[in-house]
Formats: sequence, structure tokens, C-alpha cells
Amino acid sequence: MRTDSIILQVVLDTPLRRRFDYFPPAGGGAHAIPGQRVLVRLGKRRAVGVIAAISDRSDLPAARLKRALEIIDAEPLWDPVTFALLGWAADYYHHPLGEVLFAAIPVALREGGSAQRSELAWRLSGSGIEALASTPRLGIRQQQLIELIGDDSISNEAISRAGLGAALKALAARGWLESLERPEPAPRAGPGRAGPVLTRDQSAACDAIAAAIGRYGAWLLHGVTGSGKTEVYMRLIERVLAEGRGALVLVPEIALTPQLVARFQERLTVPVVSLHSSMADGARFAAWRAAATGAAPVVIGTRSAIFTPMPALGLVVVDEEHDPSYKQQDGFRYSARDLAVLRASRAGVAVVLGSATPSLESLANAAAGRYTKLSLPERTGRAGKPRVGVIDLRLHAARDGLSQPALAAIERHLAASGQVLVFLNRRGYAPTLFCPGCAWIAPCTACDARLTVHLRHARLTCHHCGAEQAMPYGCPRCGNELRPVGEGTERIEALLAQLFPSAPLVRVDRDVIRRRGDIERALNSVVDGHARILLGTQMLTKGHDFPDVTLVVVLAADQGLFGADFRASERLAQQIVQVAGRAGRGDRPGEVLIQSAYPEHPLLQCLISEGYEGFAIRALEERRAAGWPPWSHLALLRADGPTRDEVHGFLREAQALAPEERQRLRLLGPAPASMERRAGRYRAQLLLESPARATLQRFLSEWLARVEELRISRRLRWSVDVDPIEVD
DNA sequence: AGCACGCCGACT
DNA sequence: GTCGGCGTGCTC
Repeated sequence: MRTDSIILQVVLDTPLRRRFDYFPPAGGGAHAIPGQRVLVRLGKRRAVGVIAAISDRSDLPAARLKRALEIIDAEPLWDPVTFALLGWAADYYHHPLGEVLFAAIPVALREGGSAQRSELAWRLSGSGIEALASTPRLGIRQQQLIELIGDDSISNEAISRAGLGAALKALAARGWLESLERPEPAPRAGPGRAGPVLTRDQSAACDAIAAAIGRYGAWLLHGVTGSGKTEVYMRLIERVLAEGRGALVLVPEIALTPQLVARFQERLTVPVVSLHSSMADGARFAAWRAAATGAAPVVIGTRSAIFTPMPALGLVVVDEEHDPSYKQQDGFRYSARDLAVLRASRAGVAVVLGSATPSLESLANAAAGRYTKLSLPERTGRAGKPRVGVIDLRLHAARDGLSQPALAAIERHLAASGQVLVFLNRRGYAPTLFCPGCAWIAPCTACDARLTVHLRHARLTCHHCGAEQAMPYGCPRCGNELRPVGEGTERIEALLAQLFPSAPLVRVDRDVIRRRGDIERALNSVVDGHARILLGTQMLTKGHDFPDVTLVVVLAADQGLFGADFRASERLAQQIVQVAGRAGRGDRPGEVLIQSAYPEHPLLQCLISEGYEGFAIRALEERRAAGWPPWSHLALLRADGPTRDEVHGFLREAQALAPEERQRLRLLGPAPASMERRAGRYRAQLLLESPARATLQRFLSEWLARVEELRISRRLRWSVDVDPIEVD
């Protein structure tokens, strides 16, 4: 159908890849703009949609089109660059635009609520003023509330924060107080405290970026731990703020945001807001709104913050750019790091990717001239580089996971009143429960995995599906006594507590850090010097500074040496360097000991003798030889279902839909996932590989449209992962 | 995703 | 005789 009228192409919060055409609401077509929400009828129900595009035609006859009920927003929800970025991301990651857009807005907006925010406030009513004139006898709380309100109005939230909720209720019931809606309060600005003097390297980095900050440019800031990358970000942000623009800062972990926000807030004279997934809906909406209106020109957030609308973006920062959490691992599998670069380029502003251990992709981009690399090779404190040594586990038998040289070093550092950090990326007491009589091993019934022993609650748990059961008293097969084999943090904690009873120990892993604030408390006890030994999983490798830690011991590093995934060695190197960076941050030199049964392994040797950069050069060379990214581009079609046959059947049918003649594109599989059965479902995948991104993209667009049409595709779960970070 | 329609088993 | 199981199909 071709018409003179306006057709709204609307996407909805569903996994449908299609758009739905509607006529504008009566009289409302003239001011329809893509990015606005509309209320529509879909079948029998009402649904909130977003106008994706406006057209003058539809493939359907006019009789089948409905009229939209209402255009909800006066303005599009996003600035044009962010809206275009969302559309691009939906295409590139082959995810339905509706889900992409709705995931990017606060819950209240998904449900059709107003984008304007207001707050409820209370003031004295006419009868209240009258009644008070005759000085009635009031309770102390009510008296306080009256004083608090005065001749002003006070927000509901402020009243309950003052603990006067009950008094409010009483006075409102008498009709002495009346409520009013008023515009949302502006976020508060900080004091703008002065920063430290920059080191020469910091100044050089700032100057280089600042000179080109008004146009697109990607900067890879490779700064060793403690070299003051954050200070560089801060100076650049001050710089863009002075020009009336704002900055978007991405960080990998929720745990890092309160610290960082506080630090930024101290320094900057403008409001800073944070955005992350564990915020309550209301707080998140307030922060999103402050960013979108420009009330808060600095936004610090995790992955999803990359989609925050900002009216005058002047700089994008991605801190710890190598961190895998920038890649969403389910549903809409986007990389916030990669989108940050794209957003900056679309907005015509600089992007800074910072890390002590840059990803191989970013190093390759720098080598190819797409990014400009800047280095901060020195720590800001007086401490030099830590000494790194490997303990050969074949020469020094480990007792419950800790070798004699490691124990001796711990003792030495404790005696010299240093703090010790022990890193073991495995929680629980032991990863296996083993029967010495018949070699039975406690299995998970739903996964191809062993159950982990958790001694504290005497339970066995599966770390892959969450299944839990009580510890059996004896071997279910032969009745023998069972033995936990291998070590997790719980076991190492017990051992250290026994060997060093006078050294207070703090353990940090998901089993002990459960609620918000837990990690803050644990880490504070290290920073204030109360705890002497800090033991934990990768939670420890991120961000926090421990100035008095002088020894870092890395246990069970070998897991990563022989990992199945092509990125396993990169991850291990990053983890080792990151955790080693926690040592000797103050003015004391640090020592790092890595326990390994393979001390001559080239990865370890290279890392120790040449550092991360030497490792990276070698690892990139290996990737090139094997044809892995960044020398090729990958996508995965993953599927899982209740039976192996169904899953493989689907993947084979999908494979058959691909044209036989394929230029520069390989399709490998179907292959079972490395853990074939997980949470009771069979998992398998097809791997697509091409030297050219565009070839892969063209293929995916055509192919997935056909895969979607397969009848069998509706009977199981499947998803596409473009640029996967794990392929096993 | 919702929601309806539709055709076969155990229950007020 | 109906309630409800979830397979199939559609939504502008």
C-alpha cells in the first residue's frame, strides 16, 4: 500500500524481529519522531512501542492497519547518536530491535510511564495554618515535622528519611498537610577539590588526548596498576566539562562504582551519577533521567550504561577495557567496549580505553594504527615493580594446596608486618568428592560436572546449575569413607587459620560476599590494616588498592594454562598481572609467587621475563598462526534443548540452509559445547569464521532470517553470539 | 512474548 | 459432560 498518509513503524518489547505499521493517532502524525514511545493495540492487548521509523507506505493494505492510540513522549527518548547506536547494535548482534530498545530504558518507561519525573512533597494546608495559629498541643514528632516543613514544602522522601513518616500520616489525616507534585530535584554537585600533581607520563598522556579531544580518536591507555589512569580520566573530564560537554565512563564491576563515583564527585563541580544493574528501579530512573536531560553531565556505569542518552557527550572512557564483563553473555550479546568506540566515533569525540592488561584486540588495533597507544609505565608511589617468582610444585609438594616456599614467604611477610594476598580462583572447600575405595566421584545429575564440596554447611553444590544436596555419609556405591580432593578458598582459609592463628584473615568470594556492602566491609578491614591475610577469588583482581599488601601468592594458576578456549591464556595472563598489581602499592616493594606444576610453560616464562607486553606480542602471533581473532571474525549459533538429537537436528538443518558455495567463510560443527549437559539441557553450537567482518555480517543477515523460519527452531532455545569471547 | 484457537485426557 | 494440557499460529 502506498498512501499520502504517515505510517509509523513500531517495535515492541518482544523477541519479534519485525516492525508493526500503525497510522498515527488522530491528529498526532505531524509531530511523530523516531525514538518516541507510542501506545498501540496489538491483537487484544495494549502495548507500549517505540517508533523505529516513519514511512509513507506499508506492505499491508490500509484496512489491516490500526491507528496508534497515543504518542506518549513529546520528545524522542534518546539523542540521535544514541538512538542510531541502538539500531546499529541490534543489526550487528542480530538481536530484535524492540528488545534492544526496551532493555535500554528504565522499567517505568517500558511500562509506558511518563519520562518526566516528579516527586511527592507536603506543605501546610489552609486548615493546617489555621489550626496551628491556635497553638494546639502536638506530639514531639509532629512538632518536628511542622518545623521541618515551615512555610516551604518538603519531599515525601526527605520526611521518611528524617523518621517522621508516622507524624506525616497523622497530620495528613487531620487535613493539616496537603500533598503536591513537584519537579524532580536536581542531582547534587561536588565540592571540586583540587587533584594531585601529575607525573610526567600522566601529563604527556593528558596533553596528547586533550589536544585532539574535540574530534573522534581512540586512545589505548596502557597504564600499569597504580600508574594513575583514573587521574588522567579525571583531567580529561574536567577539560570537556569546561567546554560545556559531558563524559561517559564505563567500569566493569558494580563493586567499583561507589568508590569511583565518590572520587569523581569529590573532584568535580558538576553532578555525577552512576548506573548499574543492581540499582533499584527508581534510583536508576532518576540517574538515567539526570543523564538524559544533561542535569548530570558525568555518568559512571557498567556495561548497559553505554546506551544512556547524553545530550552533549564530549568524551567516552572505558576503564579496564580488557574485562570480559563488557560482553553481555546472554540475550542481546553486545560488547559495551566495542560499542563505546563506535559511539565516540558517531558522536565525533575521543574515546579512552584504559587497562593495565589491554585486550589483544585493542593491542592489535593500536598496532594497526586504528587506536593511538599511550603508556604509563611507572607507578605513582615509590614502590618499584614487584619481584615475580614461580614455585615448582613438582619440587615442593603442596600441603592442602600451599607449598612450603609459599608458606615460608607468607610467614616472612607477616613477620615484617606486611599484608599477604592469596589468590585462588575457585570457591568452596574442594572441587571434588572422591571415594578412595571405588574411585566414585560425586556428580551433578543435571550437568556434566562434578559437585563442589562446601564444608561450612556440609553440602555439595554444582557451580554450573546451582543444584545442592547434603553431603553423603559414605560412598553411595561401596560405602567407603569419602575424601574431598583439591582445594578451594574455603579449604585454604581453614589451613591458613590453623597455620597462622594470630593473623586475622579475610576471605572474599561469592560464598561470603552475599549482600551489598559486604565487599566494602571486607576490603576496608584490609585497608585499615586489621586483617593480615586476604584470601579470595577473582573478586580480588578488580580495582581495589591494598597499599600494605607486600606478598601475592597465586594458587592453581595451571587451570588457565591448558584451557580449551583460545582466550584462556590471555585471561590467565591478565588475572596474574592484575592480582600481582595489588602488591606493593605504597612505598614497599612487592613480591609475587606463582605456584605451578609447569613452571617452564612458555606463557609463564614469557610473562615473567618480558611482562604483559611481551606475552601479548607472542600471544597475538599465536592467534595469527591459528587464524583466531583478531585475525578473523567469529560468530556462534548456540542451541540447547532437552535432548541431544533435537539440538543437533536443529543445527544440522540450520547448516543445510547455508549456501554450498561460500566465499571466505567457514561453518564448523555442529559440535557439543565443552560442557555438553548443563542444568538438564543438551548444548551444542555451530561456529562461523571469516577473515572479513562484512562477509560474516552479510551471511548472518540472510541465513538467520531463514533459520528463524525453521519449524524446529521454535521447539528449542537458540541464540546468536557475534564476536563471542568464549567459543567452547 | 502474549494470547487465542484447537484437539485429546481425567475430573467437579 | 467440562477443565486444561501445550502444539501451532498470529499480532500492523
